[in-house]
Amino acid sequence: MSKKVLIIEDNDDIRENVIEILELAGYHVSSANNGKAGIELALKDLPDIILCDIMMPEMDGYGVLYMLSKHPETIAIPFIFLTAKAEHFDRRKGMEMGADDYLTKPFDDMELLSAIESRLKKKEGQQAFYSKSLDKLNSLVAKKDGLAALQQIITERKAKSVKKGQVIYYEGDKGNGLYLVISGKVKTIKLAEDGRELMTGIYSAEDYLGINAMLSNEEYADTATALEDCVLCLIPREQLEQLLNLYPEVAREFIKLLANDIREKEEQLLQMAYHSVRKKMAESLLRLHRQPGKAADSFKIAREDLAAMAAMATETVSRTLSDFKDEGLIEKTGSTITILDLARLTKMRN
Amino acid sequence: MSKKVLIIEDNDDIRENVIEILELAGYHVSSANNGKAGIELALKDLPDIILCDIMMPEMDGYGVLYMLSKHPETIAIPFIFLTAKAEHFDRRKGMEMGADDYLTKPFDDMELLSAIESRLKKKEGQQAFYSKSLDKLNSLVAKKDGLAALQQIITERKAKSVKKGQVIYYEGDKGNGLYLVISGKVKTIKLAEDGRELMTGIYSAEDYLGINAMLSNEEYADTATALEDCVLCLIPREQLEQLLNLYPEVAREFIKLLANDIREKEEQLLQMAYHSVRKKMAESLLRLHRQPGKAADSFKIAREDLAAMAAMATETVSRTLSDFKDEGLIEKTGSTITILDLARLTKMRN
DNA sequence: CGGGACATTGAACCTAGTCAACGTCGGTGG
DNA sequence: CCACCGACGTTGACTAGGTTCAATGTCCCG
Repeated sequence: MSKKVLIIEDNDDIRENVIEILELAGYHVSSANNGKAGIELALKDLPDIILCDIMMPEMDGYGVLYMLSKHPETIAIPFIFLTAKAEHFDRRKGMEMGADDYLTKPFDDMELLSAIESRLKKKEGQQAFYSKSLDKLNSLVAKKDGLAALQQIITERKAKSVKKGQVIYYEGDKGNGLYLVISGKVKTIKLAEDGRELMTGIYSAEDYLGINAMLSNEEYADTATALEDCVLCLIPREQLEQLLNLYPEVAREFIKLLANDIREKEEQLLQMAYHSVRKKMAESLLRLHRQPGKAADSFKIAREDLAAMAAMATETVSRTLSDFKDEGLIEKTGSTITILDLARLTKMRN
Repeated sequence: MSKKVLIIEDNDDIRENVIEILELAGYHVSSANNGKAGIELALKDLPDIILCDIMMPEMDGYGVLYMLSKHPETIAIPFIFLTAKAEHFDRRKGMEMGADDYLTKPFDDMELLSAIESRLKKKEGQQAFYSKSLDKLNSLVAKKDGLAALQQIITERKAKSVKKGQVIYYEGDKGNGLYLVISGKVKTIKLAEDGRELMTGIYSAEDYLGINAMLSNEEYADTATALEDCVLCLIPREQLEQLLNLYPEVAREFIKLLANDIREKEEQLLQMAYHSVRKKMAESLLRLHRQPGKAADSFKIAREDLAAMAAMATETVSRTLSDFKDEGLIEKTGSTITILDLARLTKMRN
């Protein structure tokens, strides 16, 4: 079956040219000459890949990408920016917003075709990869009807890959679904008025992200950002609601997740309130250590992120870590920290 | 129908004497001569009222009261201590543990009978009172099958009254059910190693207490203490589980409660982390203000409790409140605080 | 109206935040 | 491949806000 490509581009010459090339290459092509029309078309046709100009009337390319990321149906469609802007900053911005590639105009036919092809191939590869990793997960959970149905939905959904530093959702956004982390790590943070961040959670493979916003039908209460390159799977709100109403086990499962979350948050609360900086630092390191990762007692984390976890200044993080190193509790080189003495960290006095 | 009385007393003379008097008065009496036997009998017979000696072999009166309070079936049965100890402290201890009355030996027949009668009457009065207040609640919630079933369980359950300062459950206790606050106020606190307290929640009428411990099948993560005299209703774990499995609406309802709880805890977390003492104080006052109470903007609270809410030293609470008073934000006399300028408190700078 | 619990105020101390300068790592472009 | 740049990490000096300890004042209950 031939793949569907959608091109959104206001310049008629370029658009027609691209259409011609792609049709020759055997793709089924649809097109729009402004952002709004493009979004509508994308939602209607659900193409396999989208090419989009950045500078356009009505709505620019960033806007298109943002809007499409709000819809569960279109969130996982590979997205390539076409632009004359070769600036570093623009490129960066586009990638951070979740674009998958960037073609600088003028581009030749070969560039165009290989970009599209590699994107589509990569997508398929991922799909295969995570559906395998989900089978594993699948076999772990009890084979009740409801949970099986949940697994099925997950397996059928398209995955969305997210690059390091990219924001997955912002505080105040209306949740349109629940994310399941397939690979990588995600942090959720809340911002204080003065801009300081507090990390409210870290999520890695097989964790659900945004449960409470989803389940309380409210806006997100925090901002989720990828700590590493990630693959996520979005479970749309409607399907989730159906599952909850049909299968008590699913509801029970989420209730347990929520309850444990509360427990954890309360623990953190106590810590914030009365623990010394040393103790908070030790507990934050332990939290990271507990995080399921490849090398158990060694991890890479920015001082800033550690500061947000333990609610202190980055300078204080540095100082405390240096002290810990002198005391033989940890080892550190650059932003990589290795835990040496777990026992002593655990019983750190206040 | 004649009421059933259980007497637990090791001294044969006294026990026989009391039995005789009560049977003459038309009660159906059962008896035990030690704590263990008493508990078994109580669970089997489910009497309407229990009289219990304090000093006994096998298990003392406090132990009996404690054990009975662990069982949903017996938690609401009025409990009267019989004792020779007239000490202030003992009396206090008994009442704090949840005894309803205290008879000092030797007591005459009249004393005994009137104590029993007044307890039984008070109990009935309460029952009537809160079942009325529940009707109101009942009409508020949607008339779905599941929620109606929940209401029915609540209405059928006996209430348990709890005196100011009394502990409802301790951190680490295994939850045997969910409490619904019928009247009064309850706080939940967590203890730091050094003994300082952090208040994790305040609950008043119509709030559920201990949801997360209950729903995660874990031990309580905090200690619940009555801030005022309270009436509580215990919904036993088994019934709750059944409801959750049968009715998705009920599960949905609890999910929402939990999710909101998380939201609140995260908010609190941010506050603990980065807010100044003034701001924390202001937010704590606002939290109290939001609490549904009779006089909206005036409440009585110990400095120590405020300190536990905002995670600071009691002295700092005093100082900050004095400042607020000077600035015309609040009024205070003794431990009663009146909010004067809600707007300015709300937008308190950090 | 007395006593004890609770609240307030003062002064000294100390922890952690801020500002600023310097060092180090990694990536990009010449 | 190396040199440079910018981002990130470290260290030092200073400061402010909050805790602690201690003394004194006030309220409320019996």
